[in-house]
Amino acid sequence: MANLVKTLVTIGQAAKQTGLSAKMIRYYEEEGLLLKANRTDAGYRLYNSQQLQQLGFIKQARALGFSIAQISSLLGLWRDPNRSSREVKQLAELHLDEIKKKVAELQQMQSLLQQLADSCCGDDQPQCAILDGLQK
Amino acid sequence: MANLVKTLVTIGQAAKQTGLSAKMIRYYEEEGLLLKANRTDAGYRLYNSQQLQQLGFIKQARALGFSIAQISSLLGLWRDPNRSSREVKQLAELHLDEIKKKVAELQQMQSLLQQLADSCCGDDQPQCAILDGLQK
DNA sequence: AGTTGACCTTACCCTGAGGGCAAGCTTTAG
DNA sequence: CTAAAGCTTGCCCTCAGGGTAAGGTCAACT
Repeated sequence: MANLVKTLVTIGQAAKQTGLSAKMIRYYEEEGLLLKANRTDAGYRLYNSQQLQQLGFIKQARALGFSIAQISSLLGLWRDPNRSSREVKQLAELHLDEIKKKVAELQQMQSLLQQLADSCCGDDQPQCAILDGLQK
Repeated sequence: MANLVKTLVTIGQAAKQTGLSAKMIRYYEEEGLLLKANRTDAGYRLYNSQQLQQLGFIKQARALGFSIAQISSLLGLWRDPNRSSREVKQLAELHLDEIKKKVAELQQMQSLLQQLADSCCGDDQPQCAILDGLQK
């Protein structure tokens, strides 16, 4: 019966341990990603190691660019023992497609802008290929 | 003295001709990119060909990802006969760096996510490499 | 002349993922 | 006992517009 006392930490500790901000953690709770945290008598939120693990999951998913809504779905699957990895992979590939699309858009911008910048001599004269290019 | 009568169009016509929305045009005016448009007695905005050209400039610049603030600077230089193309090029290259940075970030995400997706078999089983990867 | 429909006006709330700040309560350290 | 640090909620801000509402205007048709 030893070790049944779970280590509980306040939101500031949780923030430090996960690398999130306290504001983010409250936001994720408000958005329904996390169950409502338990509170002390004074109203302070308390987190156990399982909740810290979930926060870590959220952080990783955000780092991969998943939106809050997508992470909500991912967490649902994570918690569901009857999930199929097919569902998870579908979500991931949808997001992957979005990322690829954004990359393509940005690269298109980059290419056009680079062309303009390359054709601008960048000297003291007012004549400027960039402005001319934007004018067309 | 012929052809001194300028063709004036309402905001809807201006929107159609530039490919912007009326809402965008009002927003650009409000943000100070354009001088306040002249109005009819009834209060309708009127645009001449020079203003349409400026709207076209804004549209091109937005398509290259410049922010409203950056476009404000670009328009300032565009209108300034004493500008140097050096200033324009500096603005463009600052923005180009931002774009490159975003592309790099997104490609990093893409790479990591692709790895996870590739290692997930995507079948009926609950075991999922993507969820495992997010959990670490 | 009246009416209908298209067009215009301003004003307000909404987006995503939090950041920043204020006012007030609690806990901890000295 | 007191000061500092930490916690709470609540409100406003971002950026580039989109959506909608309520109301005024214009052109065409009857």
